[in-house]
Amino acid sequence: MSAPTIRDVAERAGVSKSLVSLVLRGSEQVRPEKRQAVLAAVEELGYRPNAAARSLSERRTRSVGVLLNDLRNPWFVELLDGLGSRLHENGLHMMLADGRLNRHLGEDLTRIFTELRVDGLVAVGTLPGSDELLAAATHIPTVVAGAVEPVLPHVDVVAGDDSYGAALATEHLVDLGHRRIAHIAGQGVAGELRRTSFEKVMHAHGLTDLATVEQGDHTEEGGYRAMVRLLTAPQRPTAVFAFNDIAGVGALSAAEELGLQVPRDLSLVGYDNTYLARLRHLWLTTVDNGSHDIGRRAAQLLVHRMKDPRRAAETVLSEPRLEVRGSTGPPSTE
Amino acid sequence: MSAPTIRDVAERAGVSKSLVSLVLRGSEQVRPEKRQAVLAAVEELGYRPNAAARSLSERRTRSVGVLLNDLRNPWFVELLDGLGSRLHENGLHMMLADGRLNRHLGEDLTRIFTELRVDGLVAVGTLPGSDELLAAATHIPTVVAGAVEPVLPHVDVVAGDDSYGAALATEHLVDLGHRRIAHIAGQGVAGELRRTSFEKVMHAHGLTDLATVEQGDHTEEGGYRAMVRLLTAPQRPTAVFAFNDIAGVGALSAAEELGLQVPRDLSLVGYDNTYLARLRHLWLTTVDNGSHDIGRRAAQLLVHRMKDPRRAAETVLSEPRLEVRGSTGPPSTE
DNA sequence: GACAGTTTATGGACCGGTCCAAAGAAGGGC
DNA sequence: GCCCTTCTTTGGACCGGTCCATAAACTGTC
Repeated sequence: MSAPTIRDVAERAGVSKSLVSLVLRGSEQVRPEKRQAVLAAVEELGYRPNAAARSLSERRTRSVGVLLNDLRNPWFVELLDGLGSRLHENGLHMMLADGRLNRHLGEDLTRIFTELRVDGLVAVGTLPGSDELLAAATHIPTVVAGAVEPVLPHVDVVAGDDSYGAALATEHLVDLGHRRIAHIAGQGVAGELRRTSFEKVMHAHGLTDLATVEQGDHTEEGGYRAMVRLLTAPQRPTAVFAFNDIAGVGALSAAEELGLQVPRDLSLVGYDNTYLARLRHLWLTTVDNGSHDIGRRAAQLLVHRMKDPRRAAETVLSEPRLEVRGSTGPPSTE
Repeated sequence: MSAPTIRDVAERAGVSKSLVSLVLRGSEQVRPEKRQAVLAAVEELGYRPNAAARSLSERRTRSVGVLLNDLRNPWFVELLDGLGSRLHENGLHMMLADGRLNRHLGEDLTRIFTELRVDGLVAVGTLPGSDELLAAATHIPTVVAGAVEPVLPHVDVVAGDDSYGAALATEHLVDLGHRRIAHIAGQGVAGELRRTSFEKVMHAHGLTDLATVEQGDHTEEGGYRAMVRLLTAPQRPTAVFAFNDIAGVGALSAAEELGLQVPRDLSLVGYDNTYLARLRHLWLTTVDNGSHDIGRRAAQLLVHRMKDPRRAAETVLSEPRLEVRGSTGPPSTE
């Protein structure tokens, strides 16, 4: 009744369980006819290896834990795609844990992965409660993807080059002829990098006095409010660079509600190139930070670190690319 | 060096490993001072149970596999939220496998779960390659959430009541005074249920001749094209009910591109109440099918089925709710 | 203080694999 | 036919828990 084990297969094939194990692990040291017998028995019994037993004995699980804090953010999903494909090439599984989905678990997401004895850990984005993560990272090979924040002795980091990306966006607006340009800033390290870079580029063009920064957050609402503040101020900007696409969409709503046409009266750039920006209705000019690529590289770094846990931590920046769509254009000449 | 085991804890606490096991599983049959000693040893050594060993011996994993085919669809994520919370209440874990993320794995998603010996399976939405699923469902307690399709002897189904939801949407438009109403249809069983219900309601109002159905799909592009066809036809509708929010957004773009104002010149209803519909910029009237609730119920059904695998399959429909926003209004009177 | 009854603690089998030392079979040379 | 080498195959220990039958330690009674 219960699932067949390796011993059942052995008995059926008339060999020892050790031989079955050898065949199943693809050993060359097995006479062909025995191999056939074993494979036939496996087929007939519908044998499936028991992962728990295997990993108990092998002392590894061939799986890596992926911690992220919001599956609702399409950016993460894109990254997961790249991550998963490269991990799979290395015979590894991905186990997802969403900080938000599992918030009812308290902070013990990493605890679960510890008990599961994952072979590696990938932290995607900026995580809350990273103390836990730090503790885990001392035992388990760990890579941080998509955030630059927790830098630890043996933890690699892969992220988009936020400074460069923000520069791309700002330069684009300046090139179009805009002078009075605002930035809707985000939080965290990424937010700061983008803001600083925006200010630096503006400064380099001698536009320091025309640069405004309005604090927003990662939400649509935040972008909306920031934009309302920007547009009701005495000197309104002719172009706005938003921290991310979501904030950008909020900003877009505000602009249209206040009667401005985009891009005629106002140019707008987002960040992340999520599918929001690709919606025909929004068609946002944005910065693509290559999430898929970031995911792949994170996987690669993790694989290396699993082979050699004590190597020096590496930081890789992925080069972003400007994606020009319909929300930017030259400033109106009137 | 390697992680402490239950025996290390036992030695440190001066008791047998069995006693440690008892304490860890919360037995009452342990003298308080011994319990303290064990807990102290656990703390000092930083002991963490080994999930593989435990499940090998217990012959269960306390985890359920969740199969879904597109994490990019925000609707699924909402459902996962409900699913996860209820599963957690029952001491169960969720292991996610995305059919699209893992397409490179071939069809063996369920195989992985079989090897992992998950205690249950939840299929979210309509899955490709459901042969595999069907096979697995004969061994493993299984529940289908969010789709009505694969009905099997011992598989429960939870879904939104698509007929009712579509009726809500259609009635809403009729109530507003619309007569010439179109539907952008989706694929699959859900698509058919919604379309049929739309037609039935139109018929009930004696509007059969004014009802149009245009085939779309689940994408923005499909919605866009369908809308273009609808609006360039000789008699354009004054209201459109789209299969889902994404198609609705595409339809919205088409309408605005053709110079129509929503809702003045055209009313539009979506389906799913995803965060797309909630974006201030789109502010789509839509049908909320209570994904969170569906997720919770799916978890509940699975828990029941795990207790009694042979009980008759149950089908639960969750009642949708109309969410009126800015994309619908009375038809223009001119 | 002996005995029965109840709590509490323990050793060892078991879950289903991997791995290794050693046994067995096959082949080659003389 | 015998010995040596190289391939194959095997039994048994082990991974780290759970669980159960039994042992040990208390309690209370007469």
